[in-house]
Amino acid sequence: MLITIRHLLNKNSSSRYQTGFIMPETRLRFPPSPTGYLHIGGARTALYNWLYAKKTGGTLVLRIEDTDVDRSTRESIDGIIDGLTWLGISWDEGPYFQSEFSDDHRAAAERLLAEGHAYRCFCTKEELDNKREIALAEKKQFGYDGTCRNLTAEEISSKTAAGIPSVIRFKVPEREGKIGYDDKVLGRIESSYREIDDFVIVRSNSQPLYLLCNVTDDIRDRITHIIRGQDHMTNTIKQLLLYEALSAPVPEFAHIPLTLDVKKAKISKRSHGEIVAVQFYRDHGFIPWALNNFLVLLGWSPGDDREIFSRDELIEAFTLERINRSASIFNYKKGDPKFFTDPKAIAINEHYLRTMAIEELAPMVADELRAEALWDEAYGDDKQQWFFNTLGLIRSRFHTINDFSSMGRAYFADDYVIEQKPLNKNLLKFPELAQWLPELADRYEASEEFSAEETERLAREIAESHGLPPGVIINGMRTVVTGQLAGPSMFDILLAIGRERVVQRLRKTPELYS
RNA sequence: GGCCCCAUCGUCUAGUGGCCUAGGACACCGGCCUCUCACGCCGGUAACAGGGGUUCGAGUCCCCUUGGGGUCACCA
Repeated sequence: MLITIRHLLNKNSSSRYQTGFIMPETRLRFPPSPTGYLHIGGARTALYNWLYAKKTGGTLVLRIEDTDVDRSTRESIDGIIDGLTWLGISWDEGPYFQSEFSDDHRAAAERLLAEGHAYRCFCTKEELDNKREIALAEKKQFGYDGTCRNLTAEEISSKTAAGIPSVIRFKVPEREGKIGYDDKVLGRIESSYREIDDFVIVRSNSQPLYLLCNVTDDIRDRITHIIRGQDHMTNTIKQLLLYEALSAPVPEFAHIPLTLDVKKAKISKRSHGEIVAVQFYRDHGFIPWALNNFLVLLGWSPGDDREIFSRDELIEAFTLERINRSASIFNYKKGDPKFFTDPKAIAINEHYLRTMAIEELAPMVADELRAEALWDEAYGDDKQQWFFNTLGLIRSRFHTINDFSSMGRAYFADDYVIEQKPLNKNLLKFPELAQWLPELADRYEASEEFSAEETERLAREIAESHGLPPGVIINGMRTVVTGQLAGPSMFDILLAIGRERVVQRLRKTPELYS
């Protein structure tokens, strides 16, 4: 396939490029290591890769980098896949498991060894740790000192024969000057050859290491663009050497800024816990696309004032060149009672919650109601219109999908909680309501029609007859009927809850005074 | 510590030498609306890290300082 495309390009490349009939295929990858759940930094990296793949009509490969068997777990793999699926970040190939390609990795190592790009190193970890410590104490540079770099063939075979374990190190070319690449977001990045240590590519137990595996897999998977965090920048320089030694074409690199916490520390699962886990947002009632929309803005902007994007709009607007260079801060303050996560994330979620089509919102709310045993099959059937109307009525005050089952409980069940604050303020303060509200219930039951106009008229009438401001009746009623201090227009609520239940609830008012 | 990257309101950001009296969003504060609370609408507070250059002119280019981050594993 690749050969065919290359053949076509070579054959008639200039004219085809100019007319744009054939664009080179773009292939991207998201290669998480399954050592924990998917966190928002990883999700953002995946998002950027996905967006670029979509934008260029390319392919996104999901590759699980599980070569560190001690730390990789099945739950973690599942968690990552669930997280991506929930976010709607789809991949076109994979998941591949890096551990299944160890033959490729070993072959690459053998080749490097055979071609003189790598050598066996018999230094023990202890020796190296010591040297590093001394260098650190003397404030000198602490790279590998090249002890085994020029061992003779005899020395190597005698050490091997003696059963001394060895690792394989890459032999960084002795060259003057610099090696570098043009980063799509950072520009030209260079490093002197002499700054680069001879890094280990295969462990003494013959397990190839990340730098090699990653490059080998990217070559095999024909990856053309690598979008990853800036923490990989120094790896990139070393990997460039690997591409060269393996005589493979070097992909484009785009190093995206890291996301830091409010103290400017790199966010991590270990130090931040579940707040940085994608799972957390699912559990807290986030709309998947809203989280994507928030995440994409953490380090990228379209260049104009737009901040809310549909999937297609975002794919259209997204470019590597507009990714920021500087780290962004995930603005989460632990223990803030008002904001359980970054306020902007919540604001974007709220935006979607109240502007998206009810038909799209409804399934998410339905899932939540099912989980809380509040779902009635009729909501999807002959009560669907009622269900949609009710969501439309109550959603503007909500922050997450979960609020529909908590703050919105009174619309779907009779066992809602009467909150203390409105109870004191709107009910207990007016003992007369224990009588007037049941009285209003009688009028509602007897009235010819149960419309917003009529219920309001009757409520105002009763208030007037007892010399009360209408607000007292209305808010008392709100407390009894919904249990809450605030909500939609009271008479809309009445219609949503229905005459029968309203009457029932109002009649129980005296119980609240005990 | 070496090497590398970065630096505009509290946060996310626009800004690619004159359109900047630095714009938008979130958050915050005020107002309108109102049966409550939201939504919505209107308005407000709030930033170019510091110092040198270059230039007629610098948030924008260069240098230095400072600050922050990354990385220096037989982890990925």
